[in-house]
Amino acid sequence: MARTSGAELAQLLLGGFHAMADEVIAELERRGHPGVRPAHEFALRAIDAGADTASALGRRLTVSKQAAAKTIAGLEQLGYVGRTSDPSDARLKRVQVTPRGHELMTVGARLFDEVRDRWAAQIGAAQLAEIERQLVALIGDRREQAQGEAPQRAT
Amino acid sequence: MARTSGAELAQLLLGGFHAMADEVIAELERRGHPGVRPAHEFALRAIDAGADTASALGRRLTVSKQAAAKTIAGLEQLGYVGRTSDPSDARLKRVQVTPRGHELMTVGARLFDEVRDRWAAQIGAAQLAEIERQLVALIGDRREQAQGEAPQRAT
DNA sequence: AGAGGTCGACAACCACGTTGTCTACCTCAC
DNA sequence: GTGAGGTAGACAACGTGGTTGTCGACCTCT
Repeated sequence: MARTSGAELAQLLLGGFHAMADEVIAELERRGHPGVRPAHEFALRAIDAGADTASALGRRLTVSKQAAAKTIAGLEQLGYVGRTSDPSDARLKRVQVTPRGHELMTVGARLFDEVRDRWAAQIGAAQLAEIERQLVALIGDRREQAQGEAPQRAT
Repeated sequence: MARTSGAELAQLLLGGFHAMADEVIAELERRGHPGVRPAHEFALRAIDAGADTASALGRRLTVSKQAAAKTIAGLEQLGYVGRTSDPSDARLKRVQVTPRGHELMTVGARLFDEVRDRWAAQIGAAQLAEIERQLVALIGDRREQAQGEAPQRAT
């Protein structure tokens, strides 16, 4: 069984993501955060980490600024972020995470960590940490590499 | 460094999938298979492995039969599968992978394997195999578990 | 013969992404 | 100063991969 082909590996990675995300979203719904999507979670973290404009968020998440703007619109509608114009640069709309947004981040992080902890219990904390280390080595650079590129192909 | 939180792990898994899929799709396009999407690849494999009706494919991929039917329609339009009525059960439309479909599977598998091989070279074959083993342990059962459930919630 | 389950189709909808285009605005070189 | 070029955000149209709900046709089993 030299199985686990490349295609299977891809499916495992995607399946792993879904396994975590589906559970967290379902639990968030139960805990007073209906309508939240994985993309919201990640975007909120990126915003809080400093990507506080649509363009910056797009670069951070390696998606177009339009996609980022849509996500922000969704977050705003759910009450997780607010937007105000930047006084020193009228082009910018700065995004701030609301208290409810911070609460979502806290709960969401804990739920993700819970799944991770269960996984650690299942295969061993060292093994899981090792997987993370290798994944970072494999694709951590992908993010930084994308950082310098233009997210928008044509203009 | 309590780094790599649960949320980060989720992002790593998703990022890993994208890293593989994006590259394979781009290369497939170059090699005479434009319009192919990751979902097509995986569906084609499942069909070839025996999930030769829309409902069966839906169960296999843990999506609704409607979603599976759409994917099959896409594959048919691209010339990768054909459909014929089952003579012994008039409800069924059996799906067959065409020669071109098999060619796509071959090329696609090789491309996925190439990415996997590069990864193996980068972090070590043993490490990668270990990651796969652990991922299977973690979520391999998820697939089987879903196998018994009704894919359709209400009817 | 009928009840109930399964199959595929169709429609409407949603989330998340894409391009392309537009206007407003900043910045910098001249 | 002014004009060129880059950047920010809005809007529209579209693609993809899912979802529910509903339907008629068709087994299957009692």
